[in-house]
Amino acid sequence: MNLIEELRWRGMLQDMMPGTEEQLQKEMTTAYIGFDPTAESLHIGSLVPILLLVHLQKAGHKPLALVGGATGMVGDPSFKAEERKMLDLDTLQKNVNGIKAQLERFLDFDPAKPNAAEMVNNFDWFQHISFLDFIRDTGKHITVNYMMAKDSVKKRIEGENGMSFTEFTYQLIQGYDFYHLYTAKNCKLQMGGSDQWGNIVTGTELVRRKARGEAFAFTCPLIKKADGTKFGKTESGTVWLDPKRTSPYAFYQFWFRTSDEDAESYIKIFTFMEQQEIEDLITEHRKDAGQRLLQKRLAKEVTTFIHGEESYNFAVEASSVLFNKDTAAILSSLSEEDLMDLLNNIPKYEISRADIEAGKDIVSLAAESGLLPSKSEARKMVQGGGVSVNKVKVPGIDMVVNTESLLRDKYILLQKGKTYIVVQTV
RNA sequence: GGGCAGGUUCCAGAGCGGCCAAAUGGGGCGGACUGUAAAUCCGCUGUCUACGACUUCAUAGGUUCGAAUCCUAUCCUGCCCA
Repeated sequence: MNLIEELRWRGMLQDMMPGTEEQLQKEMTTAYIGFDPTAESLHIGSLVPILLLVHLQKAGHKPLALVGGATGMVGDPSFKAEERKMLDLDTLQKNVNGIKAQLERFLDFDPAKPNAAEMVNNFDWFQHISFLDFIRDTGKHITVNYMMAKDSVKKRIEGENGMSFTEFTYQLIQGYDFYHLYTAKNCKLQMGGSDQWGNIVTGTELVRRKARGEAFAFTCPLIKKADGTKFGKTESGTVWLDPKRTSPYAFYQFWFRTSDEDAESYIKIFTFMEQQEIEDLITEHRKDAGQRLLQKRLAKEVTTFIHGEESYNFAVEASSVLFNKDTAAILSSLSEEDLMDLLNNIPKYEISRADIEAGKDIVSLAAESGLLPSKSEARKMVQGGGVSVNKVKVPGIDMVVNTESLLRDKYILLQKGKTYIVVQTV
């Protein structure tokens, strides 16, 4: 099975330029994907592009990961309703570095290999290009009519908020990247999410007109959930790849909670499992969906890929305790070490022991620990029966937490729905 | 620079002098049911020293017993014209 066939059955192929498959058959091809430095860490939205690069490298081709130090200064307007906030240069630089560090873990950069991955930053070539040079040498090749015809731009032009010249320029800047990589690194293929199609095509166009070369492209569909809501968000926000921002436990939980419908497509996209194995697993899962076979495996594969096996094991263990029916009993029987290990995955809040000894009302504790954003919310949530202490539902807002609630004489496990916070006395 | 439209709670979007912490929808969160799924149903969704008080409807002033609603100035946004 060649790369394109592989991606196709996995459901990772949306649009493809004619000749792309042939090009990939013909020779070792260098291909790139751009990553936006909007934050210091990548999140799971970037997972698909990363996986595309990994698949590409596995198939013997050479992946380039581009971090958009320059494009990040402009902001991609594609399908966005409003003008983007500008990042200051320091933040941008920090983000670029953070993203670089993460990407390095997923691709093989061993220079001994002919298809070693490489990292590039478009700021490196854009910083030397003057505005005049750019509009003269590059802008000449593309008409405004062409740029405006793009779906991604049309919406903004017809929309209410308009679009700045800066953002309008974006596709040309990104297009130039492709041209540059084509001439400098013989890069003939660009990949990306389907929202990037317009920008990517501008790039191939530039390669054709400016360098008289031939460039190819394909995109993968944007991941959606079956119910139409946004992929990659949880109640606590974005799911990041950085364990400091999203703990491996939370990461594992995110995948574990996938719906049956989504799990079938996700397991193809987000894991490297073989086709046969996946199909068998899906059949098996359908027989008894309550077993959550798919979700378990999906969570295992992805968590291991991103955070490693050890973190995965922790996550599983923590989950099995936290979601057990007898959690309350288990919690009080665990040794301090085991409890520590378990609680380590959960956000912590420290409080002085004296405060607990004096007795602390549940509403204040929930608010101060950050379980709920304010006392009002805490009050409402408790009244609605949404808060538990050590897995026992809080009966009312006048409940007082004191030393009797301490596990191992030291910890309290606060819970709101499926999120937990550990209160630790010091 | 000129003309027009507009800035309301996370978003969309009502309200146009008291009945407004502000309709409705979406989103979010929680509960029930289940399989830590989906669908469905229910509740919550400004803050607090909490049957009451306080701060909010771009900003600053003003009119009024009383303003998100009226007036004035300022700022911002979009559209059209130069």
